[in-house]
Amino acid sequence: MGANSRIADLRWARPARQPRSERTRDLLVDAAREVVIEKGFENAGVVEIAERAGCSVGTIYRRFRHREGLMRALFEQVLEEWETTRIDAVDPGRWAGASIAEILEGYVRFALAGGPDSVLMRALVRMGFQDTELGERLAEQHRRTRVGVGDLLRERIEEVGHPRPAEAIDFALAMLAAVLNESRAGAPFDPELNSMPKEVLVVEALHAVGCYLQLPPS
Amino acid sequence: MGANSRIADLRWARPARQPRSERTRDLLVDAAREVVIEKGFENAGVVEIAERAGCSVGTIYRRFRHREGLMRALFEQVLEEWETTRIDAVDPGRWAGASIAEILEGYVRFALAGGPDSVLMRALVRMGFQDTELGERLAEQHRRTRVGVGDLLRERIEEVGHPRPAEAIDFALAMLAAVLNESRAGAPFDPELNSMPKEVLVVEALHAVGCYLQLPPS
DNA sequence: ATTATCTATAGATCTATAGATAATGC
DNA sequence: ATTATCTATAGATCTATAGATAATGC
Repeated sequence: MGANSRIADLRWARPARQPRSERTRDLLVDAAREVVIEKGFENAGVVEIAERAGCSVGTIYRRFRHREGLMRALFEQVLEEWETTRIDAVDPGRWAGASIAEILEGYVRFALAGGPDSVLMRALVRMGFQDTELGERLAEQHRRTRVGVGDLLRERIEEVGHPRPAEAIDFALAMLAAVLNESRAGAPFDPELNSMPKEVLVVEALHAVGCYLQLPPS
Repeated sequence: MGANSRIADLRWARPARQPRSERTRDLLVDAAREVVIEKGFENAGVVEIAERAGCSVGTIYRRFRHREGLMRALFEQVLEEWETTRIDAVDPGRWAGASIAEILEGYVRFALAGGPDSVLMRALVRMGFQDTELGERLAEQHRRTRVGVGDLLRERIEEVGHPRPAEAIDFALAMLAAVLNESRAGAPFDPELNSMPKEVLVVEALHAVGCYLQLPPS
């Protein structure tokens, strides 16, 4: 852990000097998570969060500079979970001997089933829309995920029949990510990908990417 | 225009009895549009909108039941522009003699260059996230656009080599829409599609969809 | 006479803080 | 003695309305 990440939240949170305040902090972030999932980012007020955490409003402001600091702590917590899972998922050992098609299938199935809770993900997107800095953080995590999977694919670049295989891998993964995002996004976006059976979505998306990359038929 | 669309905004707006109040209404919606583009949906307050329109806050509440009514009017205005363009774009006469590949290229190029202003589109998405009913309206318009283009393609279904051509057309268009949306979305989403050169995006997206549908090589 | 607009402000809502009280650790 | 927490409320902000004034049209 570098110096930058050690001081990253100084502007947002106040360091705890007693063990019980760390517990309070965790209770607050967990409560914030619940309320954000239930009512959305902008309707998650400090009063309700404090109630849910079993403490008072004043306590929030002892641990965090302002409401935004608490929200940011929640945001970071979710991104950390995502990052941990991501690192785990792209571990080369896990995919030893696997083909590009198998890796892509694993990626798609995990994104649709095992990824972060979709209501929470939606809330994060809303936070990202509201707060530019949070939006950049979220975009960066998307990018990291795509690059991580891309690295696995690039190690198997000889399977790709597309004339410019390196660029094709980037585009294919960006396209796949767009489809997966849209399929979980719902309401303000096109409902088609969301409403079709998951199994059909998996098969067709993989088929489309396989055609584009010109993978060998399995 | 059916009865439903005639009474659709009764809950939101008050009918004008004098010509000048129609003008006021238009000034207000235009001002709302400007402020929403500049500061986003949730930061567009009635005071600033009234100032921008050159009238008073009270006047807003004479023309609209509440702030949401004004926002809804703005929303409807943009969707009407979109719908007009859409109907125009999928006019079968316009595409007489065109192949699926040509139609898809026209669709992609228009979506990337000639579609609604991207800042405004972003604002609409935020409104849709906030207000479920607006979100449904936006999703419906996405759906309508996809189905409209799909109808053109279905008239040329014999060009599609995919074993289930009707389903394939739906999925291909949903995938294309996801890519196009994501490429204009920016910040909270993956930046890849947004940052790549537009021309590359067009070529690769069309190539991917062409492979998937198994269109005849041009 | 009716409709439209303006001015001024009430009312609601939410964040953040001040000041008092309780718990912790040297 | 210091840190943590609670209670109560100030302060800021925004929507919506009441009441007065101006413009329109029969």
